[in-house]
Amino acid sequence: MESAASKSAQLSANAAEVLPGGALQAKLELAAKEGRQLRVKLGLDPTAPDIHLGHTVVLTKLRQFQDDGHRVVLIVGDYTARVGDPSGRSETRPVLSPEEIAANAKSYEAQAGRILDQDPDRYELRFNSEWLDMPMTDLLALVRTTTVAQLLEREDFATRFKGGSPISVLELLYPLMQGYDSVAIESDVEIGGTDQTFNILLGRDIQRHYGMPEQAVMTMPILVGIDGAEKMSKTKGNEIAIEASADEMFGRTMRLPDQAMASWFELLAIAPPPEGSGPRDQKVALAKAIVERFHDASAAERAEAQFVSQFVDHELPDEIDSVAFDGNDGSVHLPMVLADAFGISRSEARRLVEQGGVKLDGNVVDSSELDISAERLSGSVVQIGRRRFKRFELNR
RNA sequence: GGCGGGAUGUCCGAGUGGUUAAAGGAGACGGGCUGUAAACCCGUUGGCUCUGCCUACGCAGGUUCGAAUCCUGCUCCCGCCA
Repeated sequence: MESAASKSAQLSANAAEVLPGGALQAKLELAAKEGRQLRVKLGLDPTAPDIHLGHTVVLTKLRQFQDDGHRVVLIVGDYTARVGDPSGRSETRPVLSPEEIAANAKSYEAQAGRILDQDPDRYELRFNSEWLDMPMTDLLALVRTTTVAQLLEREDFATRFKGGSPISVLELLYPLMQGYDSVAIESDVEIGGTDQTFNILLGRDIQRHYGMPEQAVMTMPILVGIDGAEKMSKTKGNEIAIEASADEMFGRTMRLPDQAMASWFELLAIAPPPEGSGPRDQKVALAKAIVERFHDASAAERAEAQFVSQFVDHELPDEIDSVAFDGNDGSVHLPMVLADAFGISRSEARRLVEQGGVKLDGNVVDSSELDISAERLSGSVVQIGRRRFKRFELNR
């Protein structure tokens, strides 16, 4: 059997930090000695309906622990989502309705299951409403563990406090709730993004106050979104959802700035291509590997072919959604049908035409052609910019 | 409870009675270049029945020929004092 030291090193390979130093190794040794699994915790707040590549960084790490025989405890933060994690935020989060949270929690559960080993011996799924919906007495006991000064040490709170931005007490409570999760499930190790460092460390203090051994902390670097700059998130629109189609995954990956490629290879644990290949080929390799992971190899091949045909050879995509339009008087006002079909305003549609950004069957629409005959539009493909297509069919 | 400061378009942020749909920046979008990358250049960025009209500067009223800009009340945020 491998030593705890080498296991620890392997598991820490692409992690940002393991705190305190040597804690993971100590946990592994203890588990080996006691002949038990480690309880490895990850909390996810269901604030959006889909899991994206950013989430998979930590989920993949959990999978590694499972593959070593440990038990992952995935906490769906249905209760904490009602508070909203203030980590890294410059303002208070909007609150989600219980219905949204419930729906998101359900899809998180299903999507996380695509990455984790579902063997009940290695996988435990918990909702934190189970223990966080506590009586006031218990809450007071929890709150007693932490001081305001401790909380204000956190950078985002400190910044907001100095800058005069509001910080609600609810938000101050968030790290305590997350810490209590660790108490409730008796975690040995908690994994999270580097933006979770404070919260996870506070979890140790809280565990100690409850007379429990303190968890080891492992943080993973944050995956940047396809803008190559900011943390991947749905709100910023720079995400790749794991449920996305093969073409979308491929295409969006190709838009990733070159300098972000290396971090994607590393954090997504994808073997980098051979030395000497050009940046474009590397990106293609990356895109194919991602599609392959969430679809399959043949889908990756098809996505690449589709990409080349559409963007290199400027062919129309294989599949174009059709939209019906009404043209009872024989002629249609283009901005109106474009607005309906593409979900933009008529003014915006008009501007796009004026800027030469709209093509009808491959020909740029001139701004003098705002009204065109229904017959001409019917059956035609309208393209806006480089990647928005719709086929128009006349309602008879 | 008292005193003072603040709330502007997707975001940040100018603007203190009249060419202000509102400077500037970011972001986004369209065009050029290209490897649908980055960088760079040009343009657009409230809505609409578009040489014009409507709606907009926290909310509700008021003064004025005319207000984001002045007055009153309200809501929320920040600070100091108690």
